[in-house]
Amino acid sequence: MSDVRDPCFSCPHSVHGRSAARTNHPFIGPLPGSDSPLDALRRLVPGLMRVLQPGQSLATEGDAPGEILGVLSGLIRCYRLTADGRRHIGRFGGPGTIVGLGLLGVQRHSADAITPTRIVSFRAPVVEAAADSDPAVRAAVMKAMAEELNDRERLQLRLGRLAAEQRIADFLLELARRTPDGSPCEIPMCRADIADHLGVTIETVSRAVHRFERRGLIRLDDPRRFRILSSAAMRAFVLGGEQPAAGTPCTRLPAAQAMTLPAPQSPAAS
Amino acid sequence: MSDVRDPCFSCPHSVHGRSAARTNHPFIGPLPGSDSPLDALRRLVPGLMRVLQPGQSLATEGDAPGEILGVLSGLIRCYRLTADGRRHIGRFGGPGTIVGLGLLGVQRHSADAITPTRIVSFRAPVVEAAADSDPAVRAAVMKAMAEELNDRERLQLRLGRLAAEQRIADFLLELARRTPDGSPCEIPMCRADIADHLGVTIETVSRAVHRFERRGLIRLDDPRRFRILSSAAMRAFVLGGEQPAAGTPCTRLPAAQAMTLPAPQSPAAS
DNA sequence: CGCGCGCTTGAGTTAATTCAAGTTTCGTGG
DNA sequence: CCACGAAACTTGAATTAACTCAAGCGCGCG
Repeated sequence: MSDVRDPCFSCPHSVHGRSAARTNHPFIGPLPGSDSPLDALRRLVPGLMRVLQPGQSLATEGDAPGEILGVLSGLIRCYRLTADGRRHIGRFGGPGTIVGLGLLGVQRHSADAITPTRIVSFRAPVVEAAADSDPAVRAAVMKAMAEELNDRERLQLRLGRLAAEQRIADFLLELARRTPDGSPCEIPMCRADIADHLGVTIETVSRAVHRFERRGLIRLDDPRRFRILSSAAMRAFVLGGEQPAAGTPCTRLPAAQAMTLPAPQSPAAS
Repeated sequence: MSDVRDPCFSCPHSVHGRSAARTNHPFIGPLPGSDSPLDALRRLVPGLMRVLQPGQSLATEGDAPGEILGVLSGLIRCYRLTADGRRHIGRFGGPGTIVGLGLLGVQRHSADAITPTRIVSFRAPVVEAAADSDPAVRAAVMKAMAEELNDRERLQLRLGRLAAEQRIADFLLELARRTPDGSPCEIPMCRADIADHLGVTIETVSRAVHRFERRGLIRLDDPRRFRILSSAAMRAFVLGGEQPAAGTPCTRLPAAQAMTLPAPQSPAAS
């Protein structure tokens, strides 16, 4: 089914023509290795492969959800548009990401490719039928939904409780999830995509990144490549460890209960 | 199992001692009537009933997720705290809401009661086993997860793309989902809860609500009761139909594609 | 009766936006 | 091969939405 060889399972990113060189893979999507729900689905349910070029659409908001899509390689963005033309990118989807689960009647968002992307599509009724008869399919679907639920909750938290700069720091941490401190990590999407994902402007993204560099938190090799110098300091910053500054509203409770963001690391496989 | 009679399935709200009088039920939670996943679960899986007083805790972040909870009546809030004491209320849960589905290892958030609340708790392994053997349980669990996914996505969108005032307007619309224009609708939680849910301050909530009143969008009978005078105008406002003002960043595309928020109405049962 | 809590309102401050250049890179066509 | 133009990104200056701080009000409870 796949005549396109996988030089690298998780990402053939070649943003802008710059080859990914020796840059570490950016986050996006579930951690590979651990048998992902998408892998399971591919084994158990027949699907079709497709290759998309940057900008090509996978799904359109409002459509009847006929298919469930899995990202094999590359990167997509899932977004909504408002009447007045604003865009919100709900999430990015890298290898392993499944789109279209749990739809209630209509497609919740549009999606298109950012980089050249290979996807599998499963017909929704087929997946449903398979899930009904095969416990393994069921498990995969449940796990995928659970992961998305986790992700969504984290994203909601990020938008709801973090100031602009903190959101951006958190996002960089997420990008560099699998990249050790000091190693370069590629930023596979443009500033506008980041801005629309985090609910800020491109200028704010740019300024924040450069401010992080000046503060010694990161190093920016070029606009699309950075290194986290101290993920610990970065995390501390996200959690408000320092700046009592404004911009972050919300009730301040007695403080210092248990928590902290369960760290941008996805719960791996759980 | 239920020796506590249901005077009204959906809400015995009596915020602050003020009885709900003839106020319409505020949103919160799935629309009743349509057979809800929680109803199905109650029929199919044994569970325990409990009654909680305002402030009592249902779950604590970080705990092992041993049980799945369903709200029968009343109102809860699900939240996280940061190291520096800020709180984010991920969602409110009214009758029909299920908490604890799809957990991957740990409880994602704490939850406590806002009003006196009756809940059922199911042991997670029991639900899982039942889901494995009974297609009806399975369907209920899947549907509940799908609904939460939908909700989460809407909430994320609200936080990510809407300006403070619009978030508040959207929230009021959600509250008054089942209340016809011109009829009073109760606000079952305090300003601080609203603020922590929407990522703004209590002052901003208060000011926005009063500004809406001055603009003729709503009427505020008392701090905990309002009427939407024109939900159409309100919705237009949320979607940025008017104010091109600042505060709402994000790329402005050519504008006016298909969409608009699929309206704060939940997709009913789908 | 008075304290406390929840809510409102005003004034000043600030984070983040808008507007406006300016730079660099990359692709295209002469 | 170089020039030009577009796109992506950066940076500065002015503006503003939303925050913080600070009262002040009203109501319910002890």
